[in-house]
Amino acid sequence: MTSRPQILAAARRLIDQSGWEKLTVRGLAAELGVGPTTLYHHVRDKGDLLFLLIHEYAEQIPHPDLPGEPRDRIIAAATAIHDALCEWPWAAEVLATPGFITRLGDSALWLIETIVAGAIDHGCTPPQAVYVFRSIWYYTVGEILVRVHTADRWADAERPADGETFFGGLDASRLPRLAALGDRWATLAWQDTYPEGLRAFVDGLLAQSTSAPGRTADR
Amino acid sequence: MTSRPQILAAARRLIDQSGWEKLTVRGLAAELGVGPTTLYHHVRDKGDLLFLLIHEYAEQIPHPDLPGEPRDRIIAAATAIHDALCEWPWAAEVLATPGFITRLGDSALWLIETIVAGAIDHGCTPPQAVYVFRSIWYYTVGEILVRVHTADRWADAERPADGETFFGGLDASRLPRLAALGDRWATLAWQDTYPEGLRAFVDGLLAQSTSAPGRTADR
DNA sequence: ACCTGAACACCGTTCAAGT
DNA sequence: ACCTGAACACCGTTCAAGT
Repeated sequence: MTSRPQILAAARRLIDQSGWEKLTVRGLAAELGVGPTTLYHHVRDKGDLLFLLIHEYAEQIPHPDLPGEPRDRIIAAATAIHDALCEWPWAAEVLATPGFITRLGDSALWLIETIVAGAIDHGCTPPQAVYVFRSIWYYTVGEILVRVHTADRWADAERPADGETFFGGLDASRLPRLAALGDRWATLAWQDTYPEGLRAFVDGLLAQSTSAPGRTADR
Repeated sequence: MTSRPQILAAARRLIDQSGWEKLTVRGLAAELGVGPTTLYHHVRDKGDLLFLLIHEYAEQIPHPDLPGEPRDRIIAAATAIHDALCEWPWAAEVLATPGFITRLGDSALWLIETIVAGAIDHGCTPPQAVYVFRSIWYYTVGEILVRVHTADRWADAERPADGETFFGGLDASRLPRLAALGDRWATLAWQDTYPEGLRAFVDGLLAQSTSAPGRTADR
């Protein structure tokens, strides 16, 4: 009676309701009205369940319109990946596993293809293009994961109290710049600077790959 | 009889032996020869224990020699952070919490100070310098976390079998670049490109901050 | 103060037994 | 085939009771 699509749909429902940390095999079974052990006839284990969930989600990521410039195509594809992860940030935690990405479906791989193709069109060798993609991927995944953990802290009561200064009480003689920033740090660290950072990174990577072919051509 | 330093030392021992995933309150108590509940008289909870551990570790990170150029000082400090995290990668998972960094001790904050000061010396405004640090931090933390998860997979038997092609069986008409790369992807994705990526990113960030002051000055 | 065992409220997963 | 309850081997944490 219980089917894999049913299980996946129920899992999505539960995750959207109360976050992926709360998704448990037992809770999922209860949502479906079956015993916990029933699920193991349709899914290998919890890891497999998460993989199937991400696979499914990845296939429905919208394809962005691609600009003409290779550099801008890279940015558009990276932004699409980032946007998708923003909505399902827990997926980043699973996707951080290397090789995991490569097992996604065509629709998700198309975004990677776009970045790699953009780098090559800009003048990179294929190995350099892989390096460009990986670097962007690290930056993207890092930004998302810090974002996820922010949400964690918000749930806790541990976040700094209203008047608490971040760098207010620092030794200004040893750490002058941080002390001068004081609690402005908190405000600045809150801003979404992913798009600007991405542009800076892509420009830096493309300049590096094409300006010094001798140094990086063999990687 | 049980003291906090004893607990921390035992915890480090266990982590170095069998990884931080294996560190459990019960196991730590057993290592110390006391009941599990005893620890709660010396440490608030497990999260507090991890914080104390990282705080302690962060204080002993060696300070790198600083080059003259601001740009090179940023790279030296970021590399020191990266190297420290490489040896204790699980710390990255905890440090990914925003605001967590700011609660570290002076010795660890000095590395952040160095990056922020380097950016300012290069011509950034203080807010831009914070943005530069954060961007580098995302990249660094992302690289480390992917590294951590690699180790996870190695433990599992799920890593691709010997002859398994990464992108070998892809639809070459829809994903030509990836299909052309084939299993070379695996080899390329394995390489340590953090240093090159860092240089590209720093150069991109510094160029952006100083060339278009009007666009980013108010952030 | 410092430590304890027992207990609470959970996990993922296995396995022999049912229909 | 499909599903089940009971059980296994764990977690972090609380709390009343001991010395």
